[in-house]
Amino acid sequence: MGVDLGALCVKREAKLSDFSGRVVAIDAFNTLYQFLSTIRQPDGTPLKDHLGRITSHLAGLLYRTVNIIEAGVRPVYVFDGKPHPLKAGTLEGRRAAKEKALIEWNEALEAGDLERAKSKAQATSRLTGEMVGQSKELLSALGLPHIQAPGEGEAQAVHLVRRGDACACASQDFDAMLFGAPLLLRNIAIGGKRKLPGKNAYADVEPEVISLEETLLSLGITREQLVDAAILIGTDFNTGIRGIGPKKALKMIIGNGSLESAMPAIEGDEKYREHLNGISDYGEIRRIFLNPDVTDDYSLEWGAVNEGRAVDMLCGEFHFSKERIVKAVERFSDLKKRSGQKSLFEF
DNA sequence: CAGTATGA
DNA sequence: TCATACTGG
Repeated sequence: MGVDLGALCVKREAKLSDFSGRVVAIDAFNTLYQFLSTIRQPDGTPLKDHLGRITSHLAGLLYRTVNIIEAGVRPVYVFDGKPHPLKAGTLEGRRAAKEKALIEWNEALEAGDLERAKSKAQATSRLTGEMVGQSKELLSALGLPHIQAPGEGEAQAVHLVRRGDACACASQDFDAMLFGAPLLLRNIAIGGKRKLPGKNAYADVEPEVISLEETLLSLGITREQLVDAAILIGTDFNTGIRGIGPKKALKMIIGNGSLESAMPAIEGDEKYREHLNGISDYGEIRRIFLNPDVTDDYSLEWGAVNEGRAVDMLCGEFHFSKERIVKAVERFSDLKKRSGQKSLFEF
């Protein structure tokens, strides 16, 4: 998902509790996809209820959110709206990749290769409208706000930060930086360990904060130039130019000042000339990132936890273990008692 | 992913 | 007590 700007960013290790008392705008789709991808059995099967409905997203959302709350952070989940027409190619590409992964998942299962099966299964993850609705319902039961973005969720999350309603965005995608997020939180999981794509090796993955200002300063460019570089590399809205990665893109933008000034050099290069259609819409893509479709029509209200509603939904409707869910939901209530407040989130 | 059981 | 393995739905 998104552009990989990892190599260009100034990162700093962080703890979730560094953001204690602050509002963090979380990219809901990105988070839910993460859960759908990782919360699976060794053979790749996701968690399902008695009716065969996938529940991985709900399990992940509940436990992740409890941990965020326990760190004193006030989460607001921001959901994607309508995708921009230029994203159609990316979405079609993902759909095709999922179809292929589904076949390969079954092949791996037949071959008895569990590791490959799980990895292929993860690539089949689909977030449905029903799952989105269920996730919103769970958040409401937990007394947490969620916001519906008109377009890209990340753009709306950044908008919250720019209006002073949140202090940072949380997402695994780097797109938030292109939208202008001053601070981007990545890896806000509790575990800190993640399986490496290689094999049985585990690497520590600590939460990290990326500062847009420090990144731009270290690169010696403006955000507009970062967006231009991203367009060359390729974004969700364009394929970019084959053969140009972060390093060459940056060099071209720094050397020429802007994408249009770099065009003669690109058009004059045989290698790149045939891929010009990959950046043909660059004016519109700039607009998507620099002047995104966002709304001020939202409210951020943290209410009390409705234990009964959360338990009814997860245990009654989806057959989660009552013991586990009650314990998790009570962690919200315990926090309230300790802080002596009616609601943890009252100002 | 996160909780829980296990066992050194 | 802590790292590792397994389970959850």
